[in-house]
Amino acid sequence: MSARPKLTQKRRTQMLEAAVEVIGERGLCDTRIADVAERAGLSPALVVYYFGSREALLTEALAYAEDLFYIEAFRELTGIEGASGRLVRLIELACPPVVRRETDEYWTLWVELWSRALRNEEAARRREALERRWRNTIAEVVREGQRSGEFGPYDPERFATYLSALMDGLALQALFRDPAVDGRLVNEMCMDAAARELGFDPGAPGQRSNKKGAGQQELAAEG
Amino acid sequence: MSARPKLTQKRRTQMLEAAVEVIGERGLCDTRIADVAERAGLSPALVVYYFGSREALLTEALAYAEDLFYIEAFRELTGIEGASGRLVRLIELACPPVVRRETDEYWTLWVELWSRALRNEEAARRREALERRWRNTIAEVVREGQRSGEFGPYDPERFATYLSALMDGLALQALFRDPAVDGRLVNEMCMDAAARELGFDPGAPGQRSNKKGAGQQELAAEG
DNA sequence: TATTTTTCTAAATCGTCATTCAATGTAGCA
DNA sequence: TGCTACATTGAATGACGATTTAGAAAAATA
Repeated sequence: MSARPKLTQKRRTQMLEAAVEVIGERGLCDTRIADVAERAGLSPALVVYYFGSREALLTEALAYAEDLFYIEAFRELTGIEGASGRLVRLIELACPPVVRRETDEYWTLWVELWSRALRNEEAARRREALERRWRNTIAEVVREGQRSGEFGPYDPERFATYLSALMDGLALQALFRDPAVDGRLVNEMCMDAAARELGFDPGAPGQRSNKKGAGQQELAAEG
Repeated sequence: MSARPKLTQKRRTQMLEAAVEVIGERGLCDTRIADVAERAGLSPALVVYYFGSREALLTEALAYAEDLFYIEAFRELTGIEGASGRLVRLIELACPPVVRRETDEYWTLWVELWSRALRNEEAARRREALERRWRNTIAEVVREGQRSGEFGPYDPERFATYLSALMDGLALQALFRDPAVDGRLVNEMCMDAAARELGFDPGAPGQRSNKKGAGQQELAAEG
């Protein structure tokens, strides 16, 4: 009752990691059990032995990747002092100004999750849970910033919905390597939106606030 | 040389329409030739006869749906007088305040297109063309509104990128029937963002002149 | 060490499609 | 009317891939 659970765990992780890689490369529907097995250096039959079916494997792999991202993000954020800095970092994690392979991989998986959630009940549940968790994280940072006076008044839930959707839409464009939309622009737009709505100065992390009624100063930006 | 082309066209349209329906219901990867044939009331072999392969059929079906949406939207918009009204309508078309089956179907297809564009060169090209066309439409409305003095100064391209991404992200949430995000909220958020950035008064909905330095009056909205 | 349980795999199964084939019907036309 | 080309289909054909199966290996247990 000591070595077994560990082995089981090891195998599962091994396969889930392989699955996440393959899904990222080939997409959910073109991911075959044989691909995952090969990537993990094991036999296809063993994959079924551990996960029961292809569907279950895919579902678990998506969940695994979600947690990987969220846990890492959460850990990072709690290590940062000050709500402004935390918000800035949060935006950077989802929309980094320069291309990050890891971030692209996550976004690729979210797209797969979205398309699956349209028809798969289980995927829909997971997608919603992920979304809720993420929005809560944003809202919590906002509340904290409001308590500390860094941010102006604004409904935290509404802000979370707004920012989260904006990041989804913009990150998607960047993911496609749209010539008109690169990481820098995406990051900047998210920062601007957050700064404008919450009335804070994104400048260097930990800067002071902008309290009330910061309308739109810089209208025409970008070249 | 008169009846034949017409029949060919009729058959193709018949099949493309069937394909669009099936793709919306089952998703791209679960759409079988037999499904499309059945929906169209024809034999599977005939589908191949007209499209050559399943892949080609799916690609063309996606393109067909894109055009359907875009042409209809464009037609609608050109019939509207004034940039503000046109922009309001544009937002309504993509993010209607109440659920519209047709709109949901389009968004469902876009999600499929996104996930396909991640790996399929042809889909990637089409996705980008669609996106560019859509952003141009937005930018054009903005330019027009600026010429007429309805809108304040703001880089039209940048605004188009921003609004388009915001609509993508928000419409996606609404598509998932997220309990915290319904059509009304999505529509309102898009309108607010547009009104705020361009400094115009959307009129009909929540009367709020957002001109200059109007911070946030109604903090907690949503119901 | 012998026995039992768990892990692992190679080699069948078994279905499910896309695609192809062979044949039949049909419309335009000489 | 008979001819030709296109339209249409039912019935193969063939792959491909998820599970299953039958046992071998390895580990735990006694």
